[in-house]
Amino acid sequence: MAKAAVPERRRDADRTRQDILDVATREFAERGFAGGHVDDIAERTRTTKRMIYYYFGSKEQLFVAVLERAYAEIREAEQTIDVDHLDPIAAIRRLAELTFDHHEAHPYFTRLVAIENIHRAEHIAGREDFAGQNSPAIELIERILERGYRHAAFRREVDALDLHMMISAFCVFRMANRHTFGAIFGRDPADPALRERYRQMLGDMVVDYLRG
Amino acid sequence: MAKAAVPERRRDADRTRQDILDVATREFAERGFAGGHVDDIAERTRTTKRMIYYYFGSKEQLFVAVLERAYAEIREAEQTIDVDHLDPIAAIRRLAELTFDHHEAHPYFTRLVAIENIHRAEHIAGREDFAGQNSPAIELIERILERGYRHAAFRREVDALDLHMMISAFCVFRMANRHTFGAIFGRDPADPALRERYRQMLGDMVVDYLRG
Amino acid sequence: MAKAAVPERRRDADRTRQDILDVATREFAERGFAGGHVDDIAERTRTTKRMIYYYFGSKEQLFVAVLERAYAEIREAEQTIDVDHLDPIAAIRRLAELTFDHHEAHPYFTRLVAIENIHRAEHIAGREDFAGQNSPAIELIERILERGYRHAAFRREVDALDLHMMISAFCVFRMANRHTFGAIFGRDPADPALRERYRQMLGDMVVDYLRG
Amino acid sequence: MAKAAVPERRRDADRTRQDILDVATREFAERGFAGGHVDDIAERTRTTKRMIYYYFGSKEQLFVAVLERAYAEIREAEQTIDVDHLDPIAAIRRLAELTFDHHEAHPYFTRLVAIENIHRAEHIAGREDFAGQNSPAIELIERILERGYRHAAFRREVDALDLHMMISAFCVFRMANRHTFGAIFGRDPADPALRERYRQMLGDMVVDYLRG
DNA sequence: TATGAATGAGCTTTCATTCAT
DNA sequence: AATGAATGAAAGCTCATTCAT
Repeated sequence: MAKAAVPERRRDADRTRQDILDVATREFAERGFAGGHVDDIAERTRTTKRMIYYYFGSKEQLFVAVLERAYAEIREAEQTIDVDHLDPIAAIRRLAELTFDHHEAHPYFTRLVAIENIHRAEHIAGREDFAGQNSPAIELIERILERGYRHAAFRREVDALDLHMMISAFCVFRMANRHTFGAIFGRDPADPALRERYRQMLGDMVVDYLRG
Repeated sequence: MAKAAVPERRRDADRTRQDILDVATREFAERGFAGGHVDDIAERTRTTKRMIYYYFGSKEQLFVAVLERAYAEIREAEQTIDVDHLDPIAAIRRLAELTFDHHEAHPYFTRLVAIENIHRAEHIAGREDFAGQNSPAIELIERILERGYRHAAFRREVDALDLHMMISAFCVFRMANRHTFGAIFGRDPADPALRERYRQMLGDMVVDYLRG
Repeated sequence: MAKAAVPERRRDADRTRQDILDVATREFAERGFAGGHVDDIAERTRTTKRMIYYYFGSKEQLFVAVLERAYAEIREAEQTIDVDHLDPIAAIRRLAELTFDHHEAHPYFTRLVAIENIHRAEHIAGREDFAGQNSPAIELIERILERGYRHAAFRREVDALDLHMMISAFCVFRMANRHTFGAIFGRDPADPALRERYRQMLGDMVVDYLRG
Repeated sequence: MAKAAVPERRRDADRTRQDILDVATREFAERGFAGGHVDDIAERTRTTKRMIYYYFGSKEQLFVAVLERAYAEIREAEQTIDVDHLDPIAAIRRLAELTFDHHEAHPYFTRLVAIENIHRAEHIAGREDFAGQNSPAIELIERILERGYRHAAFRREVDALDLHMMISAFCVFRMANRHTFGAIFGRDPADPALRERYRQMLGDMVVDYLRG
């Protein structure tokens, strides 16, 4: 029927896999690993629970697949960042803002990471597909720092990974801890109305720190 | 037999309650709310599962009690902070360091907060015993900022709660996200060997930002 | 303090007993023996659960006490019936109507009897305080029947107990089976609007039957 | 292996379902809804407790299924009644006797109805599969009454549903209240030795009433 | 006489998973 | 390659009751 190189069957299988992953991502991100139920995932899927086991083997492996895809999407996004044409100060601010924007745009990702940390990263530990020591983001920071020092724009000596951590901490906290912070202090840090304020704050914080 | 004002029984009851809370704190912090099992908690307690229900009513109420106590401990610790005798720059750095130390000293607390955020803070939302808009920490920051502006030590205008968030973000991330960060970048931010480095980094970040 | 012959204490005890019985009657009548909970009864009482055991020994003995009091009230009511001054036809109709009215006035009683029948009367079987072979009602019917035959008002020969059963069946069914009957046929036989109609129907049924 | 249109598996499933329903009918009829235990039902079944939940979802839904089947059996039996060839008096007497016989033959049904009434018919209320306003029995009575009035065999004007109630009341009471009646008056109305006497009595009661 | 604290046993239900084709 | 039916194990919770003074 179809003249596709990839057989119809296989395409259906892939679509089913993606469908399951979509639903599972949502479920795990909403309820955690233990709190998410295979039954619930199956229910919201076009297939049955049996297929989840057929495709993924176990709840745990499904969770790993969910994490894998989520991290892959991030890595892909990082690839497209280009700030090499900006001066160091503008570049680092821009990078911070992109990180900020990214966490805002992918709340499920932040939640999944929080959940995986509760599990002490047991699902991603040791897996090559998650390692990111040479990630584009880190390399980018390294290049920006290098240029910054060369041009005397930055005085503070800092490790690229540490700077990445500083930026991430701010972006992650804003999304991940919004609920308890909001409940306790009456201010939701992820409130869209405060978005610009915190985006600015992050950039200032990073630039001030680098200037030293 | 005993001439205590508080009856022996009641004292035992209190001890049992505390015992349960200790074990439950550990269990929930380790495994999350859904992942923690009442049976497991009971097993490590001197009492039985039945007693947990007798004292706390339900798994959920036990979890709330765990959160309540954890937050109460924090609040108590905050009460004792005294940095009013330091100059503004030293004071804010000291406060940041105390926050840093505190998160390091209470890893369960950070984990519980992460877990509660996965649950969108549903267990603490609306409860008076958790609200902390007028927390000592925030008031302290307000006082430090005020002095800093008066003495022209700080140029950057910032809201006390926002500054608290900035400090918390750094301290929380380091503990809460250590596992995924470590798995991906090969560096555990909570590694004791890096403690001083990050403690310093936090202080610098805050001071630089406030100087503007 | 009190100059009562019955000591204050005892009076309080009696009041507590009655209080418990009131609540238990309601609970058991509403939910059945297994469906009724000692905890629920205790909660609606001015005393505690412990007192229920103190006074009644067990849930089962409490249920027996509830039945005992309910039957005692009925027997007392029967004592006051006086239809000997009426002619046989009027007398038997009056008796039927009184039975009808009585069931209407004591819905809990009818429910408790239904519940006790589910339990095959195990709680009242063999207990003297429930036996009613020489009950006023039966003796009354016997006297009415006797007069009826003597005056040739009744032709149909019938046993007093059988007639009592016929009357009871109608009165009990109307109350006890109102819910399923209503759900299935769309007419609640205990609907107050139909009260007169069924009261009349019962009398007619009995009188017609006795006339033969 | 088998060439059956209905797969072997499915046939087994149906048998298991029926098996569970049989046992559950017995259990609930004997002990009521709250008094009946899922564990006990499972024990007397060829399957496990887990299967009960697989097939029926919950204890309550199992109870509803039990009621459903019990009522379906009754309705089926009613379909087969044919008294249109008898003269009105004989017909109504025959119908009363069939109702009488039916209650005698299905003691569990009567008990289940009593139990459902304790629960205020909450399990059947509003469910279409239980509604019987146009039941064969009622229509049959309507036809008999019509013929009776036409042939001047009946003088008493009566609604078909009311007459059905009168008949049911007698038949139901005899079975449902046999235990308390027996315990109190020393005569079990469902004693087989009294069967003919009460069967006759019912017919007489109905006929006399209709004659007026 | 009176009672607050405690509890063993068992309840209904749910979970991830595998069987059998 | 794909799947409907089945399930063991354990989960959270509740019950009537007794302990200990």
